[in-house]
Amino acid sequence: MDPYKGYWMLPGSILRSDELIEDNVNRVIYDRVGIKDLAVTQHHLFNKLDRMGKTRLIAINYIGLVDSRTLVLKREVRDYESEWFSINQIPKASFDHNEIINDAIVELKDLLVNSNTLKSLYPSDFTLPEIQSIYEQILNTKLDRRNFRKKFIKLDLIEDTGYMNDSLNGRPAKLYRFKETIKERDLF
Amino acid sequence: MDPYKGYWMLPGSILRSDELIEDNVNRVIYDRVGIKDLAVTQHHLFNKLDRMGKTRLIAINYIGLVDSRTLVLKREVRDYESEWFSINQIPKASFDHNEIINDAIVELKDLLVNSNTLKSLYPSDFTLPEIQSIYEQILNTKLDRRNFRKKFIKLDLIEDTGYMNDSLNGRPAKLYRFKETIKERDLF
DNA sequence: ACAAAAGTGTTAACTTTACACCCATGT
DNA sequence: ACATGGGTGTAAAGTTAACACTTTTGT
Repeated sequence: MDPYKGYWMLPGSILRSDELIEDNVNRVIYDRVGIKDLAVTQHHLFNKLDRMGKTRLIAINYIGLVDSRTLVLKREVRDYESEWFSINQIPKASFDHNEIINDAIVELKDLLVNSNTLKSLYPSDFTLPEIQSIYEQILNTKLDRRNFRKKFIKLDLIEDTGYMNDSLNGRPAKLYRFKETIKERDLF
Repeated sequence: MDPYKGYWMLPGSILRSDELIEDNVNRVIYDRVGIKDLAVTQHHLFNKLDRMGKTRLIAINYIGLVDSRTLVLKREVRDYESEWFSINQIPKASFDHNEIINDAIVELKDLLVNSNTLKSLYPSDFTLPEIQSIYEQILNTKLDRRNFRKKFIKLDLIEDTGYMNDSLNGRPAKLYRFKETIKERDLF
């Protein structure tokens, strides 16, 4: 609608009174990328009185990870187009959605570093260079390969599978998997 | 009501459609301890369909810090009694309130260590032994005084006021205050 | 043999931990 | 002078940061 005509919006859907938020979120995800039961995490709630014009609408932010290279967006869903955007080039969005996205990016960085959220992207095997590349994209930095390996392995989230990947080019990489258990860090 | 008769409940109030959640929370706080505009932080939302019986009620957890030694609870508010409980001796509560409290305790520990949330408890001056004691109560551990000082000071949250407190007994302690600015830590 | 990408080790700086004695005040 | 609680330093262990060469594969 008017001041925001042509702007992008975050996907979302009004909650029904007999519906879990997680189910609502997964309905939206299914609409867009066709997968069911994505693991999502709850984040901040936005409740300013005028955030969506006259009608009071409270929004809550959920984050889930999907691989944009393997999942095809259904471009026309419920009369809206869909598109992937780089985390570092988010376009102007309607209502308070840029604020919500910025918050989500902060939360995503925190998830990356303080949880094993990447497990949902890699339920099976992965290589350390793959993980490092995701860290670099999300944190928007360049990391030293040797130090990244030492630090990430010491988090004790992953284990060696004993297998190697098929190198497309260059030396094949060791394959790791996420452990079941998450050891939590000391706070102070 | 019935399966929970006589159990304690968390304070809370139904949100009006023209009301900010922060205002709603502060209304409840004002009812109980008579202070206005306490800084509170938003935490998890609880949305199981049956969490309060048949009526769908979504709850959101807010945390604020007050000093139970200086604030007097209004014991009878809206027909309910109020009482302070030790963080380490929470009684049985109705509905999913124990789950909400457990979550709040985890979040509180995180706030303590990763934010300057104590600033709302100490808008003015405080001593390091006071802060250490709060850390020990909330984290439920004993900390070495020398190491605590070094570590806490290096967080760069506080500054020396140059003043001392009036020692009740023993040597007077230096007074510190929280800085305005919060420097954020590197993630990885 | 070369190109491409993965794997590895060392040193210096810094941080954390464990630990015990001295200092300032009131009585 | 003594009781009470606050302040401080040091050494060993562990962690982080900076840095370049070698290995494995495909062509």
